[in-house]
This record gives sequence, structure tokens and C-alpha cells, in this order.
Amino acid sequence: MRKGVQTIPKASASELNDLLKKNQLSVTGSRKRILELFLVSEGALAHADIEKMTEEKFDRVTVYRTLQSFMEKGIIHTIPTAGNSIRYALCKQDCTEGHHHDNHVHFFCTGCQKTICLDTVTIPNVKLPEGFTPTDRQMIVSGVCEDCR
Amino acid sequence: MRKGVQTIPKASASELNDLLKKNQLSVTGSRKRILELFLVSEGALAHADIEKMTEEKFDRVTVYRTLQSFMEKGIIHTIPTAGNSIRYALCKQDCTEGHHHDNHVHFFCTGCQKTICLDTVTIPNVKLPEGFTPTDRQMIVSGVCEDCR
DNA sequence: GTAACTGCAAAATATTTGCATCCTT
DNA sequence: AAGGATGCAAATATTTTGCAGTTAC
Repeated sequence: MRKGVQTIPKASASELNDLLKKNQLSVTGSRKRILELFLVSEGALAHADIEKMTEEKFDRVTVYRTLQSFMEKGIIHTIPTAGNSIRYALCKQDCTEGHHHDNHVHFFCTGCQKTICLDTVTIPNVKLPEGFTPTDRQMIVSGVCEDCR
Repeated sequence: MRKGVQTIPKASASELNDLLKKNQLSVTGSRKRILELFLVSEGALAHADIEKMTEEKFDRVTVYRTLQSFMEKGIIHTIPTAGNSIRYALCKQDCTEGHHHDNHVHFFCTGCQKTICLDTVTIPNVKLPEGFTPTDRQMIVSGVCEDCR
């Protein structure tokens, strides 16, 4: 059985704690809650998603600032989208402050509208025209996920 | 020599005209001007870019509506970005209303901040996990373009 | 106790909508 | 002439900033 939006497993308190401390962030309620959302949801989250999921408990501004802190520490990264809503996802690899290694494919489901990190699918290399020097690659595949067939 | 931002070649008036008519859009000043921007700039344009390049000649709202019309007719398409600014680019292939075939790689230059369509570079196929059905692929490579080396 | 985090208010920015006028066909 | 496109005003929505009160360490 797979995790759906309904079945929200809980992340252990110590796990949240450790992850925050490891990144030199003080452990606060909003940070724990928002970090937990990332840990338990397999998909990427937009600012709006987080606001909905936290049931108005936090100030909108706190969410903005928390996401920014997580970004700076390399806990989360942004995922390119075609629309104008930034989506964030947990960095699974060895992201360090300022430098991300996020070389897996992202899948956007046109059914449930979720963005899922396909950690097992590596972005293939491409040969660029003369003169272009690549430093980073992103790939988004859209379609229908296993839940929405 | 390559086209820079300075060297803006002109698109022929009849070309603009034909392209608009072919898509059942009435030929107006703002549409011609904005379509020309797409034709002469090799990169993708964000709403803000267009406002800057048109020197305040058009109302902000007109730009929004023009881009929306172009999208609906399949003249332009959006390009995924990590930030919260939608970028648009001309559809070079046989895009039809509602369905786009845009299977080339996009290059984002961290130097000049431009997004360039690499029409000659096709997005490679990837093998997805069981259960995922792909319908569309997007790939963005960032790095340094030939002008910014 | 101190530095950092949060919430509120407000500013700045971005996007959408309604409507009267003007332009294209 | 008719339908659609534009510009203006204004309504919404989104993001950022300042500051005072609160919390983590």
C-alpha cells in the first residue's frame, strides 16, 4: 500500500530535532511542523500547500521565512515548474549550503497535481552545442502517477 | 557573430502579420510588437522582460492578455523555472491549440540570466518506475552560455 | 541574558477583473 | 457596424520589510 494524502505518517520528533540542529537552526514549532510536512509528503510542496496543510496555525510570513531558512541551509531545494508557483522539496543527497546536488528526475502528475521526486531515476546527460558549459541539470516528466491511473 | 541584446534585428511586418492571422488573432500594435520580441530574441521572455523591452508603451494588463492569447493559440509556451517568474518562448514545432510538442532542451545562463531554446538538442528518454505514465518531458540545463564565457 | 524567531501591520509587487472607449475586420 | 482589443481604475493576491514581543539556547 502506498502513502496517500490522507495517510499521513508521523515523523519522529527526534528526527526533526536532529535535522534542524545539524543545520544550525534553532528548534521551533513552526520549523518542526513544516519540516515534518516535507518528511511525510513524498511530493514537493508550494507555499500555498503548506499554508493549507498547517491549518492557519502559522503566520504567512513565518512560512516564507522558514522556507527561506531551509533553502539557505540546503534542507530543501526548488523544483522548476511551468507555472508561477515555486515548489520545494527535500534535498535527499549531500546538499551543502549554497550548492545542491539534485540530479534526479521529478514527476508531475496531471491527475493529483503532485510533484514527486523519482530518486531512483537519474537525469541523463546531454551533449550541448559548442560553447555551452553546463553546471546543473533539471528534468521534469509530467503524466499520470501510479495512484491516478 | 551572434545576436546580443543590443543587436535587435527586425522581423518582417508580413511575417508578424501572417503568424497572427494564421492563428485567428486580429492584428494589433501590441500583438505585433510583442510577437516581434519573441521572434527576434533567441531566448525566453518573462512578463517583466517584455515590459522593459517595450519601454512602457503598453499597459501592463495588455501584456498579460496578449501573452494569454498567444498561449491559447499555441504560439508560445511556458518554460519551467526554479523561480516564481513564468518564462515564455516561441513554439518552434507543430504546436496546436492545447497541445504542445516542445521536446528540446532549454538552457539557462547564470551569467546573462537568459533562457535559450536549444532546438538541436532533444530531451533524452528516461525509464520511469512501474506505474508512471509519461506524457511530456521538460529539461533545463543551466550553466554558462557561449557569450558569457 | 542574548540572539534569534514569530506575529502583526503595512508596504511593495504582481495578477485579475470590470467597464468604457477605440480599433480591426 | 459588430466584435474584439485596449487602457484605466480598482479589486485581489502574493511577497517583502520593520518592529515589538516572545522563545530557544
